[in-house]
This record gives sequence, C-alpha cells and structure tokens, in this order.
Amino acid sequence: MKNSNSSVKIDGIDKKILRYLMEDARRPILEIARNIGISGAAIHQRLRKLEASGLFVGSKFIVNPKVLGYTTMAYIGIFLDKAMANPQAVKALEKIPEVLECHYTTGNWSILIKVLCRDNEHLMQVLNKKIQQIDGVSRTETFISLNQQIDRQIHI
Amino acid sequence: MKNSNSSVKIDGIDKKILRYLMEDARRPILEIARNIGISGAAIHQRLRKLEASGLFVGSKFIVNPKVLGYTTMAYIGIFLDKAMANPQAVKALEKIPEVLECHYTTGNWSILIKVLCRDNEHLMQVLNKKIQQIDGVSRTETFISLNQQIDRQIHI
DNA sequence: CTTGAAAGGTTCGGTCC
DNA sequence: GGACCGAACCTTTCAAG
Repeated sequence: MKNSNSSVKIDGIDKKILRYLMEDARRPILEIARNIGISGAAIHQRLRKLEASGLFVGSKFIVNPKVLGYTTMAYIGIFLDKAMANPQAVKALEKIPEVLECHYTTGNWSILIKVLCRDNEHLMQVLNKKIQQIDGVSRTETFISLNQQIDRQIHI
Repeated sequence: MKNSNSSVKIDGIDKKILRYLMEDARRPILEIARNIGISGAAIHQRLRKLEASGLFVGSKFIVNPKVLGYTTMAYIGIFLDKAMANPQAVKALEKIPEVLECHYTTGNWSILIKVLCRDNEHLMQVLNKKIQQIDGVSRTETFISLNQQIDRQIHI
C-alpha cells in the first residue's frame, strides 16, 4: 500500500484531467479525451494510476441543503474541561447529524465544528440540547455564516 | 427555473439513491438499481427530476491534499476596518489559491476563511504576504486544524 | 416504470517508442 | 518498461410507449 505519500508526480495531462473531474465527476471521459487529444482508454489508465497513488479518494454527489430547508450554517468553537476529553467528545459529536465537520485545533478552543441547521431555532436546540450536554463541554462560541462566498478544492 | 425551493419532496427510493451517490458519485447505477429492485433507467429519471429541483448541484472528484504535500489546514478569522470593505476583500481572497472557503460571519470577525498550505512556513507566508496585505484587513486570528476528525455532508 | 437503441465507460491485447 | 490505441463488452443515457 503506497499511500499518503507526498512524492506523487503528475504531469500536465493529469492536471487537465483532474481539473475537469474536480468540477464534475461525471463529465464524460471521452469528451475530456477529445479536448486533450488522447484516447478514452489512456485517460482511464491514468485515472487508475492516480487512484492507486492515493491522490484521489473518490467522488461525491453534492447536494444543496437549502432545497431541503437547511439554511443556517454555523461554526462553533468548543472549550473542553480537559484535553483528554477529546476522543469522547468527538464520538458524541459524530452522533449529532447536524455536525458536518470537526477539527482539533490550536488556539482558543479545543474543537471547532461546522453545523448545518434548518434555521436559528434549530441551531439553538442543537446547541442547548445536544452540544452543551456532552460531557466535558464547558463553553461554546458560535459564528453563523451569513453567506458562504468561496467554496472550492485545492488548486491544481 | 424552479430552484432553491424548500418544498422538494423526496421519497424513500430517492433517499437510497442519494445516499449511495453522496458516498461515491461514480458508483454504477445498475448496481444501485439491482439493490433497490428497479431498472437503471428509472433511477436515471429520478436523478434528472432531483437535479431539476435543484437538490443536487453536481458531483466532484475528491483529491487528497496530503499526497500533493499539503498538510497544514487552518481557519483564519479576519477583522476588517469597515464592514463595507467586504466585497473587495472577498475579491482579493478569491485570487489566493490557498483560500478554500470564505464565510461572512456574525460574531468577532467579519470573515472566516479556511486555508490549505503545504506546511507552517507556507501558512506564515500566506498570512503575512497575502492576507495581511489586503486593503481593509486590520487583524487576523489563526486556528490550525491539527486533525479533521469528521467530514461529511448533510444527513438524508 | 419499462423497453430498446445510441452514446459512453471499462478492459484487454497489441503496438510503438 | 511505460504510454497509448482499437475493439469487444458492459453501463449509462434518452426517447417512446
């Protein structure tokens, strides 16, 4: 398993392929092939190699939460009583479906999480009835994202 | 254009399809069809309907930044001199490839961004030579993500 | 929702540096 | 060995019923 290795070499053709697919994972490979000027089979072979190198983890459908009525996104900084409480806290956070990301951070807080809720009232319930109830959580700071103005992946 | 409408109805079959594809956008539709017990074309029709409703925005290849040598992720809270500087600041941030997300937030800062860098030195350069140079940026607070412990989409 | 035909994706054997 | 191509086979897509 040659993986998570930072010595992966990709050439210009690989970059072109990745740029197409990072925007739309279901873009026809033959269309890319015609644009670049090689056969579909060659692209497929390169993709298999890139996958084996660990460079891409897979592909995901992106759903628009607003259409499902989820319009409130927020970041919450969490203070823990003791640093050793982290693994249990993460385990508890995993069980809360509104929690989309969880980062173990330097700085003020022990943990920074991103949550997605239907509205402010839903966010308040998640805060009071779910997050504040977790053992070890002493205090939280909430930052509501009024507008996500940039959302992209690493630039290749 | 019936879009961004929060009155989209999805049934159990739609949910199953979405759950499969949110994990892996290139999963064979016929495989899902066999699991659910309807034809591949039927799934395709439901997907077209869901796409028309605005529920999904597309699909993306997910690349692993670590393999490319990008190992330092951080959140940076940005204080702006004046709130009106926001549009210009976002425009400037868009030109910095290391900036992956940008949120207009309530609370302490005007802006919260997520950056991805090769290492701490690279992060320092991005902070000092790019972000601090933006007109209107008065002060920043940086939180390095030592470990992203949860990363997922809205639960369906 | 299903069928069926056209377009696309995948794999394999072979060719050419 | 490494990269690419072409053809056979399977999957996806789309229109018609």
